[in-house]
Amino acid sequence: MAQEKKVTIKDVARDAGVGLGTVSRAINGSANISLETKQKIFESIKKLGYVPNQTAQSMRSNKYRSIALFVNISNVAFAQIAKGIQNELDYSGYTLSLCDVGERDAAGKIDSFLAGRKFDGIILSVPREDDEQLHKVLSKVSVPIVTLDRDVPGVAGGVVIDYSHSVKRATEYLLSLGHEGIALISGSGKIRPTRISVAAFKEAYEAAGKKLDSARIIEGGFTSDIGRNVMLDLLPDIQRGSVTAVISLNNQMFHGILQVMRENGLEYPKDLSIITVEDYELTKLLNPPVTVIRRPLLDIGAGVARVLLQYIEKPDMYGKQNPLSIPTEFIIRESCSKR
Amino acid sequence: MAQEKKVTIKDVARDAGVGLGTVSRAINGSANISLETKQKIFESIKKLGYVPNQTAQSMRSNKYRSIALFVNISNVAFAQIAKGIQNELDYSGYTLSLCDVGERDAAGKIDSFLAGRKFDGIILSVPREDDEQLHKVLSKVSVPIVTLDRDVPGVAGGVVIDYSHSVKRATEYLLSLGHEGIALISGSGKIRPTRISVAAFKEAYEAAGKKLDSARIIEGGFTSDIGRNVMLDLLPDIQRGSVTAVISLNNQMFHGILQVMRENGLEYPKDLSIITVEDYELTKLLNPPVTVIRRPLLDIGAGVARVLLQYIEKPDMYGKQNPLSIPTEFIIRESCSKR
DNA sequence: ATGAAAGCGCTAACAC
DNA sequence: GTGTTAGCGCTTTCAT
Repeated sequence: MAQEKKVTIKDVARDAGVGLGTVSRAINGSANISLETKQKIFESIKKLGYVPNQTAQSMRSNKYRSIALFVNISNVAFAQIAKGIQNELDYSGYTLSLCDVGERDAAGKIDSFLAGRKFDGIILSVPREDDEQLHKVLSKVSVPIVTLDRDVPGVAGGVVIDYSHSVKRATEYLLSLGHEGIALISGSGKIRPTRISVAAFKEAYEAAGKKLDSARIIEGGFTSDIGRNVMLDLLPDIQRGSVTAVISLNNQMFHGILQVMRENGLEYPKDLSIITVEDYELTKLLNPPVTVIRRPLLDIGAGVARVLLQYIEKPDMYGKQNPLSIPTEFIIRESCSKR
Repeated sequence: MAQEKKVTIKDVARDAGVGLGTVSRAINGSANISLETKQKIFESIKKLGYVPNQTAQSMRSNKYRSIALFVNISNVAFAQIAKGIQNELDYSGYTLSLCDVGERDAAGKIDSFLAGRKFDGIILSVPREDDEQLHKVLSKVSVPIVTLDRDVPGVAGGVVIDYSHSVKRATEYLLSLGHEGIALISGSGKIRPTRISVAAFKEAYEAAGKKLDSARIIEGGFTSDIGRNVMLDLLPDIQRGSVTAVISLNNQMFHGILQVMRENGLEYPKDLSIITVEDYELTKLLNPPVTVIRRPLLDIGAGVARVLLQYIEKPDMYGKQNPLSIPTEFIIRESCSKR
C-alpha cells in the first residue's frame, strides 16, 4: 500500500512542451496530430509514467470501459461463463462488474446496483422473464443490454443456447430404449431454456407418434431442494412403474434428485434412467457415469460478450441482430437402460 | 434502452431554492444542515428523480464504492466465495469487479486491469505467492489489499482457511485405520494452504510416532490434468501396496484422480482410501460417498469482505489486524476403509 | 496541427 | 446553517 504519485495530463503537457488538448489527442489516437509531437508526447508519458485517470475520462466522455454482469451466482455454470466473458473482454480492456441477482427481487437488486453507476453495457440473466418490475428498471437504462439465454421484451438477445436439438435427441433416445413414462424436470417455467426444452420434448413424442402425459412435464427450479421435492412427489409413480426415466434440466436440481434416489434405495439405470445437464465433469465420474446434455460454457460467455461489444460500438444496430445460437451436445454414457 | 434524462445536483438546488453545496451536504448526511432544508431538498430529489452521478462523486472524493476481486476463476470454489463477498458488499453499496488472474502471469493481468482504474480496495488470491513481478505491481497500489488465504509479503491477510485441524484429523483417521502409505497431493507448493496442510500432515505422523516418507508429499496443482498425471505416477506404488490412501487438497485434481482410478479398475475404498476437499455436494453423491474436508465458502467470502471494508474505513489500521481464521470441517463418509 | 478555454457533476474550503 | 467558489483530470469546442 505505497504512495502513488499521480501524474496528470497537465504534467505531460508541460514536460512535452505542448498544450493539454494535444496530449489528449495523442492518447486517444486522434487524427489531427503530427507524428513528431505525438512521439514527443509519448516519450514524456513513458518518462513520467503517466496513466490516464479513467474516472476523469469517463466523466467527460461517458465511456466507462466497464460492463455489468447480472446472474444468479449460485448457478455453478456461471463461473465458466464469466471466464468466457472475461477472456473476450480482456482484448478490449473492459472491466467486468458482477452482480448477483439471486432468486428473488432480481429487479430490485439490479436497480440499486445500477443507481448512478455507469456501464457501457449489460449482460443479463434473470430467474424470471415476466417481471414487470424488471421491465420498468431496464427501461430506464440507456446503454445496450443483452440477454444470456433469456427472452426479455425490449432487450436484445445476446446468446441463446440451443437445447432443442439435444433435448429432442435425449427424448428420442429414451423412447427408443422403450421408456414411455419420461418425466422432464425443467427449471423455472418462466425462462427461455425451459420453454425451448419443453417444446423439444413434446416434438420428440409427436415425431415418435406416442402420446405424452402432460403431467410428466414438471416445473422445477434452481436448487437441489426443489429437486428433492419434485423427486419425492414422483416417487410413487416411479415405484409403480409409470415413470421410468427422468430428464433434469438443471444441475443443482439433479443433486437433489440423486439424493432422494440414494435415500430410497433407487439405483440408476436399473430402477430409473436419468439424464441431466452437465456443468462440470463430475457427472462423468458418478458411478455409473451419467448421460448428459453439455453446453460449451466458455463459448457462451465469449459469445455474449462479443455480441454486447458489437452493440456498444454500433448503438444503432441495437436489437437488429439475431442472438448468437450456441449448440449443445448430447453425450450418452451409462445412466439409461432398456425398458 | 430508453433515453435517460439526466437531472443533476444543480437542478435539485434550483428546485429546492438552495445552494449547490447544501444539496451535497444533504446527500452525504453532513451535520451542518437544518432538518427543514434537508426535507425540502429530499422532496425535490424525489420529485425530480435525481440520482447522484457516481463518476463525478468519485472524481471529487476519491471514493469509488467499488472493490476488485482477483482470483483464478476456474476454481469452482470461487463462485460461492464471490457470492459471500457480494452478500456482504450489498449492505454497504459497493460494487464487485471481477478479474480472472488465471494460472500464468497473474501480475501482468492485475497490472493491466488496475491501470488507471480506481477501486477502494482489493481482494487477492494468486496462484503463486513468490512472484517478484506481482510484488512490484502491488507496491504501486495505494488502496488496501487483502488476501484470500495467501501469504503475500507486504499485503495484509484478509482471511486464512484453517486446513490444519482437518488435515491433521484426516491423517490421524487414516493412520488409525491402519494406513501407513498415505499420499498427500497438494495444490501448488507456493501458496499458504499447501504449506499449512503439509505441516499438519507431518505433525499427525509425528504425533502418531510413525515415520513419514517425504516422497509421499506430492505437489500437485489446480487442474484435473495435473491430478491425472500425479495419479498415473502413483499407480505403481498403489498396485504394489506401498500407497494405500490419498488425500487430495484440490477438487479439480480430485476429478483427475478419480478418472485414473476408473480407467485402471481401481475402486475406493477397496483398493485405495481417498479423501478430498469438498467444493460442492456432489462428492456426497459419488458412490460410495467421499470423505471430505469442507470449507464454508460463503463465510470465507463474507469474512474477507468484512476485513477489507474495515481497512477501507480505517486506513491507518491497515495490516495491524490478524487475518480472520475460518475453520474447516472433516466429514467422514465411506471412501476410506481399514487396512 | 495545436493552444486556450469551457465545462462534465460533484465535493470541500471558505466566507458570511 | 448556508451560499459561493475553486477545482478533481479529462475531452472537446473554438480559435488560430
